[in-house]
Amino acid sequence: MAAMTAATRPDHVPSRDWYQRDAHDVGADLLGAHVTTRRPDGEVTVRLTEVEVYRGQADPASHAYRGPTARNAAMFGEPGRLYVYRHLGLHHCVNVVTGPEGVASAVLLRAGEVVAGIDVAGGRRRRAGVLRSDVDLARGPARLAVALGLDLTALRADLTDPAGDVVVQRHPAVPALPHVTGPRVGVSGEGADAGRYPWRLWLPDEPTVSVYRPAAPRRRPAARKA
DNA sequence: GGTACGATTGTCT
DNA sequence: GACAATCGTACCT
Repeated sequence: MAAMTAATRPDHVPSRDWYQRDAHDVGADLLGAHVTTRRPDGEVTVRLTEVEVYRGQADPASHAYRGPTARNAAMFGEPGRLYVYRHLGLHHCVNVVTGPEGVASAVLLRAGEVVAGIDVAGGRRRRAGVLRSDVDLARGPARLAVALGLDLTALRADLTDPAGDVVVQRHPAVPALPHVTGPRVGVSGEGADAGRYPWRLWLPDEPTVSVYRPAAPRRRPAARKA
């Protein structure tokens, strides 16, 4: 087992070209990879166990489906950087930008296992709410963001800089791990079609993989007074 | 200028 | 299993 202090190995940090591939390939290769964040309150490393692929303007479920906007601009930018957004005014979700610049594909980091900095991640999670167990530390995209200490300040963070605040590490010789695919979580409308968009990827038999939940039922419009 | 809604989570029943 | 929390963004008038 490596020392808990995540000493970055530059030769294990994928290059920008590595991210400039199809989002599905990058997503599959990210499973089992380590993400290390260096924040003022500490350093945390997570081993990714679950991701989702979003294909920009070709994907009805993607934020970029309707073209570039102020919010999703990072997705159209350089691959190998982070696209972070706030969801429901409550949570943050973290994506890795993939594909060539100008193509808004991305991989949503959904869940992982905290392998270093458990105390730091646990402290963040306790501050943010309830923490039931270590398995819950980074199970779910918003929880993962909290555990890693990522918010909008990490937007466009460069993952290819071994000395950066957010670094992805992956052994260059290891092929993609065996994984399972299925429908994406919480995606409604056309993009929820599991047959056409089985773009959730996870490692089998991992307790940190989030529970599948269909898209939240649409809130019934309040009855209007006649 | 107004409004509907969301790549989620935690709590309550 | 159902629902509230909570606010920025996108879309409509």
